[in-house]
Amino acid sequence: MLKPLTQEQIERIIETAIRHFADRGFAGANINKIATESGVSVGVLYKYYQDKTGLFTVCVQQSLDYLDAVFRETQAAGGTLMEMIENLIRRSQQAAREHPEYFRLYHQITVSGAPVLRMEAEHVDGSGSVAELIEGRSAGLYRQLLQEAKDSGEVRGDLDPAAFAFFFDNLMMMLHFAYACDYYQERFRLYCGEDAADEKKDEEVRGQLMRFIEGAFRGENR
Amino acid sequence: MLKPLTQEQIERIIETAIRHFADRGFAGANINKIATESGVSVGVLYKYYQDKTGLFTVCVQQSLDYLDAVFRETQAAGGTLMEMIENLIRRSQQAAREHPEYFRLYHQITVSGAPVLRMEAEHVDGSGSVAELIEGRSAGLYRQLLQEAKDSGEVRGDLDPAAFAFFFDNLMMMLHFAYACDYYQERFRLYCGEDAADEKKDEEVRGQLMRFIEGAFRGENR
Amino acid sequence: MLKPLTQEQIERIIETAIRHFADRGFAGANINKIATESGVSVGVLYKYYQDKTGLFTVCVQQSLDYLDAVFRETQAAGGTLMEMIENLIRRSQQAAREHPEYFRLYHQITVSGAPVLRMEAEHVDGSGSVAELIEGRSAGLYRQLLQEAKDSGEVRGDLDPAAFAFFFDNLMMMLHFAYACDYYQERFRLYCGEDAADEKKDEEVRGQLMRFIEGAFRGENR
Amino acid sequence: MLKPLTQEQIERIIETAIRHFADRGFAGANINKIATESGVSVGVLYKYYQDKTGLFTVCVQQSLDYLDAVFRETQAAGGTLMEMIENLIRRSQQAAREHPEYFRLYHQITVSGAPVLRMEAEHVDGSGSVAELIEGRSAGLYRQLLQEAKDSGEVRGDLDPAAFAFFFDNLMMMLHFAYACDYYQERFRLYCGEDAADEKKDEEVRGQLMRFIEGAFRGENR
DNA sequence: CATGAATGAGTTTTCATTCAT
DNA sequence: CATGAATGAAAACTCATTCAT
Repeated sequence: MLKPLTQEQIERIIETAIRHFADRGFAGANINKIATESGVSVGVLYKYYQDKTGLFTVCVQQSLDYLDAVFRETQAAGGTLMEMIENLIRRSQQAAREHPEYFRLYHQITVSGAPVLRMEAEHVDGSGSVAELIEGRSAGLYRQLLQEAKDSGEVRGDLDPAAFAFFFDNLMMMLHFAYACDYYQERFRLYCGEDAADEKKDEEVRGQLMRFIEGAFRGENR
Repeated sequence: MLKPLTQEQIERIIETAIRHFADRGFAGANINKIATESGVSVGVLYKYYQDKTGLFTVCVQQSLDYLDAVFRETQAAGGTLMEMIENLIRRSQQAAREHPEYFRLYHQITVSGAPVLRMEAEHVDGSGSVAELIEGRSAGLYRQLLQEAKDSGEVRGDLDPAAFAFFFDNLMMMLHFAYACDYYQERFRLYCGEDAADEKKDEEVRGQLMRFIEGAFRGENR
Repeated sequence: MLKPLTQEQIERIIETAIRHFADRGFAGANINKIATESGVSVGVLYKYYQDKTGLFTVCVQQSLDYLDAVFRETQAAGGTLMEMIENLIRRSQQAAREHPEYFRLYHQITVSGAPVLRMEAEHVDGSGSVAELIEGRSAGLYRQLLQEAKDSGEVRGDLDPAAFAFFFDNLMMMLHFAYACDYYQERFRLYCGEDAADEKKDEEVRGQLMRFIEGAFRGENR
Repeated sequence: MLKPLTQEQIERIIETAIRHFADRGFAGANINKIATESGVSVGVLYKYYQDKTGLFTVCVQQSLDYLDAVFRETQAAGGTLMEMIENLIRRSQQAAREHPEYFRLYHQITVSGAPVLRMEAEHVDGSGSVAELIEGRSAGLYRQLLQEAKDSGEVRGDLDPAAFAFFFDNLMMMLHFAYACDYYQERFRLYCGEDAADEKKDEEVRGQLMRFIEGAFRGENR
């Protein structure tokens, strides 16, 4: 009789693997340790995942799904551009605190030397670059929202929606890392004080970031 | 006796090592390959550098020195806050195009799993965290410049110099990566078009980023 | 799964390792050769033993266990002091001929430069020095037997049990080496003739040594 | 012009090398460190000594010369057998304390795995074994002295001069090691007390050993 | 089929010896 | 010739992957 892995076991494997990959990088992680710590044999790992890269890919996918869900929820909540942004920042702060490992793993794939991910595009509509798969949705949405806001006069008329979407996403990304990744957190504290990353300061940080973005988007000559 | 390594050879070793570490990360780089590709024996590497981490540290130091030099030159050029920023962006674009490997290596040390660097602090005046050693100077300077600009009314009165300095530096960092690191460059192109990272677009990108930052700093209610 | 190493294979590994360590010393032995000669892969050695020192320690322990067993059997056989000594000499001759590698390995640990053994003391009642772990039992016993013999008048009244126990054990140790270690055996032959170490001379050697020890213990003025 | 090594330099090399070989064994010693610590280049080491084994051989020779000198001086001092023995023990204690490295190095060559020494026999009169070269003189002398003592009735009539010479030399050897080699010294202390190897106890130890040997040699039925 | 022990290529590091200067 | 930097074979150890049970 087949005794496939239970959902729980799979979750445990992925959870463990994400932690290891996030903390040590692809090259630094150890398949055997992941198996042992997951409570399964290496054998099943190789039954379920082609190889180390395959497992890594699944981990990345799960992490990105989480990040994407946060993003979609925020998007679904709707509101004005600025409301959505504030919402996004708030959810990001929560999410990065709750599941730093997902953000750390995301950070790992931005590093040269990470294996070429074997991700299947949901919509094979582009160059197929990894970045496109991962960032495609938010890139499109941000650009669109900014275009609409520009058309409606909510934001300055001289902004380039593409560039501003990019700069905005950069700020979001760095915020994620500031809450989830060691080096960026140290840096965050260096700039903003030892307690910068503490939960009690979230609102203040959010407020400043909103002010920064709002200024950037509205400009001086609305 | 055998001729000691010429300055050129040493440079070649470091150059090769920087490239390998930048491209594959610390764990993924291979000392033997670095030696072979540098045209020296492994033994030499271990004569000149304590071990893999020692070589890595030297590479990082050289990269950071370069980044620091760019920063200092810009600082030395002086000008108003906005002039300095524009200058900084321009130099960053040039530098990242000229020596992407330095920026890539810098990116590698922000990753979990990188070895603990054996760096000597020039001014041992702080916690001694790696981030402090690397980012300390710019953090201090940005904050100070913003404070002065705030006092003189050049920027909005309701900004927190520390937070805004942090956001600003985040934008700078991401700009560096956008020009130097594969993943970030793909993402840059995704947001801003296939030719986004081309030299001929530098001015345009710089212009948009200046607009973004200027808006953020000046705000609506100067 | 693959069949774990059989008891036989493990014994073969240890046997091979003991031979290599005994013949070449710790630094001179080669883990890869031990693996090959044992008919297993290096990986196995590192699965079963932490590292080279760990394997060495196990080998030493097995050797000492054997030596200890010989000692205990003799002790268990009982008899007068002189009977026990004769017994001990006889068993030593047999044992050193049967398993010279154990005695050679014992000799290796007396050499400077041998690794610090990771031995667990059965009775952690002393300084914990390696010598104490290894020699503690016999030191105690010899001293006690001599004390009793002194009290009963079986040996001279002016002997120091501790010192005489030490001298006696020195003679035993050198006898072991004379039968097991190349250099000592050559020396033995040099002193006592080419056939000194041959089995047919065992009785004669034993007789002379008994006479030597008996004279030493009894002295002239019982 | 030739600039041969000065006598001083040679002495320094050998002294350093003896220390290294004595402490780490042949395999564990490092030629480059010996050169550096001696203040000469590796080049001259290889000019003066064929290879590592060659240097080791010279070190051994010098150590043995010292040991031999101690022995000869004692022999030259003359006296009765027992006087000579007491003298020998006393000198051994002094010598082992003054130059433990010579005794330690001597111990190293008794270990399997030491390289085959390239020693030149002064008198090529025997099998040419290393032991013979090293121990030949004392073996001969002890046997002869015992024979004479036996003939003169100074020692028991039923002793075999060869065997008794061997046992006696074993005691001497172990005494040397007890003062010079770590393991043997620990063992010495274990048997005879923490201060056993201290200078202030030398006389007492010597006394007991004399009593032991005298008893052994004289026996009960002179 | 799941297991997990074994495998062995690959990696870091050392060090005896060489040889260009 | 002396130098001592360079060499590179060799050794310890790791770990992704396989496969007998």
